[in-house]
Amino acid sequence: MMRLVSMSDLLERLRGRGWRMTAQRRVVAEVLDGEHVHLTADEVLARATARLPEISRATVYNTLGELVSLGEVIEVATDGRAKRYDPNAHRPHQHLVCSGCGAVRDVHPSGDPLSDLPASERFGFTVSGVEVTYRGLCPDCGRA
Amino acid sequence: MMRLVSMSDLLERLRGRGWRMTAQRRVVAEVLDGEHVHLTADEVLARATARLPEISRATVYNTLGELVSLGEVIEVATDGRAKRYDPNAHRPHQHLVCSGCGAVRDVHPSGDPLSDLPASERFGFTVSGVEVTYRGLCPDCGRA
DNA sequence: ATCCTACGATGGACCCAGTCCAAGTCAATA
DNA sequence: TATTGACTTGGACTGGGTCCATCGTAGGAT
Repeated sequence: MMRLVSMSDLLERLRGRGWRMTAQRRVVAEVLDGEHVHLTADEVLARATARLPEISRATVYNTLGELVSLGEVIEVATDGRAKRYDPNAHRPHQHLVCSGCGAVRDVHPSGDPLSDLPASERFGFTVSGVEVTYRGLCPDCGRA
Repeated sequence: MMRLVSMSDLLERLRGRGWRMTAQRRVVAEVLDGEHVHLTADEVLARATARLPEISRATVYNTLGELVSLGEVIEVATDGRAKRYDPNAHRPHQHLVCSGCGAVRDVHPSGDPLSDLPASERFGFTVSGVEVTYRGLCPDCGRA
């Protein structure tokens, strides 16, 4: 399957937003873009270190945080475990998390949960978004 | 408003399940039942300490964990912050979390997200549940 | 009423994910 | 190519939570 949003596009967008392009940031962005799974910060660090041995943990966290707040990457909390980072931020989707090993898959449910929350159930909050997280056991963890 | 599920019911159920009833467990259960907000483990510890000064942090965590696995209390992960504990486990509901202060409200959206996930989107997982978490700013945090 | 014992409580060490900071480095402009 | 402020570094630190060896006690047995 062809990727609709390529790496070069991402770097392009970041440069356009005034990002100073450093070797570290490029490597982190490339690692995220190159993997189709949802990596933890430590896994990103490990893969980044393979390409750029002197990169630091703090920089990986900084860069991931920036990518998240720029809306280029989505943070997936997996309850007790380390957060995972999802580079597929441009197509709306939800997540299916394995309770056994923490693996994450993107899923595309029908329906719009935001419209399922009437004003009377918003209690004066300014509701800005909704996350739907399905829980279960992946095929590997399922065969106990 | 009258509580439909009272404290004595809870203690009753626990005893019925073979729980050894200790002063510590009683205090933790009472604290959860007495509050209508969603407390963190530390808040539970603080309130429990007020009634039983020598109670330990480990016991609070143990007891909360037991209540969760007995299905009497629901754990609400609030992304980076401490987990919160929701004693309202007997009526299905979802959560609205303030991105500013972490406060949690119970909400009751219409619709059933589980049925919105077709088999083709389950990837061989045994899907056991779904959480819907609305994000936004509460009235207090909203007025910047 | 008392004894027994397995289940529960204790608290302090420990762990992990993540953040902070002061000092050093370097990308992008002029 | 000189300048400078944004970026990186690594090591200390924090918060939330877990572990564990030891001590205490609820509740059945007698």
